[in-house]
Amino acid sequence: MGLQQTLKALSDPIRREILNMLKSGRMSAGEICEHFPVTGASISRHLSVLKDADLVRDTREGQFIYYQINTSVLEETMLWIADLKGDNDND
Amino acid sequence: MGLQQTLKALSDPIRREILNMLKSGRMSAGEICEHFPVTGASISRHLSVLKDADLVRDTREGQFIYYQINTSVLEETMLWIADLKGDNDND
DNA sequence: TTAACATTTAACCTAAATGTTAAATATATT
DNA sequence: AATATATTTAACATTTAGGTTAAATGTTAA
Repeated sequence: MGLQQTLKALSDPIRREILNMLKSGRMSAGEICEHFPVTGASISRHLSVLKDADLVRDTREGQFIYYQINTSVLEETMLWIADLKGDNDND
Repeated sequence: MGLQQTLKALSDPIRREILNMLKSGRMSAGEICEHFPVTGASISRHLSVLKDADLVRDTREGQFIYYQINTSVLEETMLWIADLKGDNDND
């Protein structure tokens, strides 16, 4: 985990869109798939990249696996970028 | 340009380190190279990725080309991440 | 236990990213 | 003009990422 994994995970548009969708609440893998023109296997791998980066957490409930966003790791990224911008706290 | 290019550029550790170095002031391509165990050609391409993303600007001065950081494009990234985190302005 | 459904994993393919060396370009100097 | 220095670009090799299909796994329910 860490900045590298976070930024790598965020660098793909499908993964960003998944995170965006999860803002409104958790979704099952299948529901997530429906929103994209790629196979479920492909989305499943995207989800595992997000999971490895700890940007999402998953919970199995019966036959479904629900994903929810975890924003805590974004703190480190925000700090890194802020520092790059000059760390003036403002601006 | 845009979020995609910015995040892609930031997803490589060498490029992040270059940006980090440029925080303290501008450097020539050669000076930048000295800090990495890869060839100048490789660094040159990293610099062009950063330049395409508008994260750095370059100025030729005689035989040297100086690079300086440009943080303005990071604003969009910060906003995107903040929004993902819940957009509560605080926290 | 078998069938059906949800999801992941494996095997494979192609395209993109990164690194190398060698050639090209731009500037400075003699 | 010729040479030296700084940097980029081209050509190529290797690795990594992302997509596909097919097989495997986990769960539910008949």
